[in-house]
Amino acid sequence: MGEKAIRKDNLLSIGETAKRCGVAASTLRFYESEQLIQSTRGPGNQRRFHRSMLRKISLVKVAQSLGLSLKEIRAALDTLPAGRTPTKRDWEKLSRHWRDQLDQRIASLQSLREQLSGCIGCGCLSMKTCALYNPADIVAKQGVGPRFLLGDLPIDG
Amino acid sequence: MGEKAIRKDNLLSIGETAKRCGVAASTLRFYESEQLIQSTRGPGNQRRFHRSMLRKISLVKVAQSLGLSLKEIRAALDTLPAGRTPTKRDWEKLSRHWRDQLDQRIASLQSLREQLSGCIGCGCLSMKTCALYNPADIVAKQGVGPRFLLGDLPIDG
DNA sequence: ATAAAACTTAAAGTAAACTTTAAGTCAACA
DNA sequence: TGTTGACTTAAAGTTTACTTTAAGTTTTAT
Repeated sequence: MGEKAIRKDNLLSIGETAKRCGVAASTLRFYESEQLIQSTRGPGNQRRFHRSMLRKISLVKVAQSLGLSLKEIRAALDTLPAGRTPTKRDWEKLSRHWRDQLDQRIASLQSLREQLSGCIGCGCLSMKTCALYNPADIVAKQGVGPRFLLGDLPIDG
Repeated sequence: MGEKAIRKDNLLSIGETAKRCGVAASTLRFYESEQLIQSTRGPGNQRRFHRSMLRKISLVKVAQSLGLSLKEIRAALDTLPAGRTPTKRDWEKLSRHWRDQLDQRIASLQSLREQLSGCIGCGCLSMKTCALYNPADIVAKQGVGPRFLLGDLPIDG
């Protein structure tokens, strides 16, 4: 009765979808306008999201937490088949790709952590051994800044 | 001769500072307006950055790469002593704090990586075992979304 | 039948982190 | 001594990722 569940046709209203994904309805409208997700329309022109959109929305959030922009995420999602609901293999390909990016990201954060750790112990005030201090000074001759130190996360293409 | 170095008084122009730090001069002006860094003025009202600002700017970039907002970074930098150039101990305290945040961040990315890895192998299409797919569905009863899955990085206070 | 809750649209607003522009001043070098 | 490049300011513009508003329609519940 009071239970608004997925209808027999696997379609959800925008409100239900939003609740289940933990995002605002306005966010879903925005995502749709940005071509990240799709919907059909029900009676009275109301949006209906297929159950499989829940996963797509989750993946958007996952990818965002990796530091990807919506544009990049859309590009990735666009590699999914257009006509049909994505298969296991489709998702696997995406997951694997993002897992690899995640690995890179973790690695660069770990190297940053080591710099920071080293810095804590080092004779920073000597301005000779400290990795955090010196790149700017040392690398000035080559015209490269602390991006070098920060690992240059290749997020923005 | 053509060598524009740090003057005997350890002060650099905004252009030199920008070059050595790998940021735009406009960024430094912006940072100063946001109280992240400080400068004195030289002849003709031009900014002069003390050599020790190089490190502060580097740290801003480090902290940004941890996902901290400029507001949070300013709060952290504000714990540094006002009158004097920060000592080794001052920097140590900040570094240690950020290293700890970095550890948390790495840990949450690693758990995300495991979810993603698990997802690749799991019978996702069954919609019963997949961690990426299900949170939204399962947790709907409790009113919690995929934030749960994503590890809820405690970045924004 | 009616009232509340949920939905629709387009357009404007917001916040963060900068960059760009415009108009002018100053410094460094040949 | 001139002129080029580096600097100054305030204000407006940009991008991303949304949210809010306004005005109206539809669905759901009583």
